[in-house]
Amino acid sequence: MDERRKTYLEAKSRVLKALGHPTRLLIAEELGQGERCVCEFVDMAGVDYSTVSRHLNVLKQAGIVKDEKRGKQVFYRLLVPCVLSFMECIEKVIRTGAEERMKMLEQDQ
Amino acid sequence: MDERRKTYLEAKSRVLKALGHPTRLLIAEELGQGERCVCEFVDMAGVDYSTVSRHLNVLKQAGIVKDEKRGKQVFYRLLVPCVLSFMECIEKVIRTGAEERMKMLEQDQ
DNA sequence: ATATTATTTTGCTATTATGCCAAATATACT
DNA sequence: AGTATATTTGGCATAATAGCAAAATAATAT
Repeated sequence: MDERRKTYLEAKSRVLKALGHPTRLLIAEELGQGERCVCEFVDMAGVDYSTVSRHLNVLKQAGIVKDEKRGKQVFYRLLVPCVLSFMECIEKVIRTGAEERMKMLEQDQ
Repeated sequence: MDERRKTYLEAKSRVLKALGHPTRLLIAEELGQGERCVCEFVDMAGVDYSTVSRHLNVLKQAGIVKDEKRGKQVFYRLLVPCVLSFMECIEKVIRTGAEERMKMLEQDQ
């Protein structure tokens, strides 16, 4: 495998990995509705401010969100909303997986 | 946040997380071309058989791939090919991120 | 039966990720 | 200046991940 592809795979997987955490996915989904401040995620996710702040930084480093300070608060918004379009396919993965497990059970009888 | 959403976020993020590793993303992309045996990924990714096997298991547990033993070999294929459709958006994330960094540099001058 | 090939599993180690608490920072308010 | 509020950062403990090497399994070939 050439070096260029390797680098590119790393970049792409970094984006997917950033979304690969329940709290961060929740954040991304909420931002699909419009910008939010940090405190809103703290309430919603039920984790510490410090934890939310770190998750937001992961999303920011991955290039998925952007932050803007206004007054005392920091507002985040989705920089690339198309990431939410993954959900339909992911739901299919989950459904298909459930069906496969069902088939397995039937075979085992 | 209600329990149902939480469970669902966990399931969805598990799928994204499974794709969030360079080797596993490589595997998924290759499988987009058709089924492959384990040995092919070992060559391509340049990692140990045991390592590839584990990565394949992660993808399998996530419901993304399916394995089938034929003779001495095990062949894997994409169970839900739509995951490859994520790439276009991910490329946009990467491009947008690069542009943002560019803007930052210009501002700093 | 033994040997060979392909793959998975186990054991181990090093690295990374997650989450909390406490401390630091930044902004607005008095 | 001092206080209150919102957020980030540092420190630390614990858990999860990734990789290799060696052992275990499975199928085929001799």
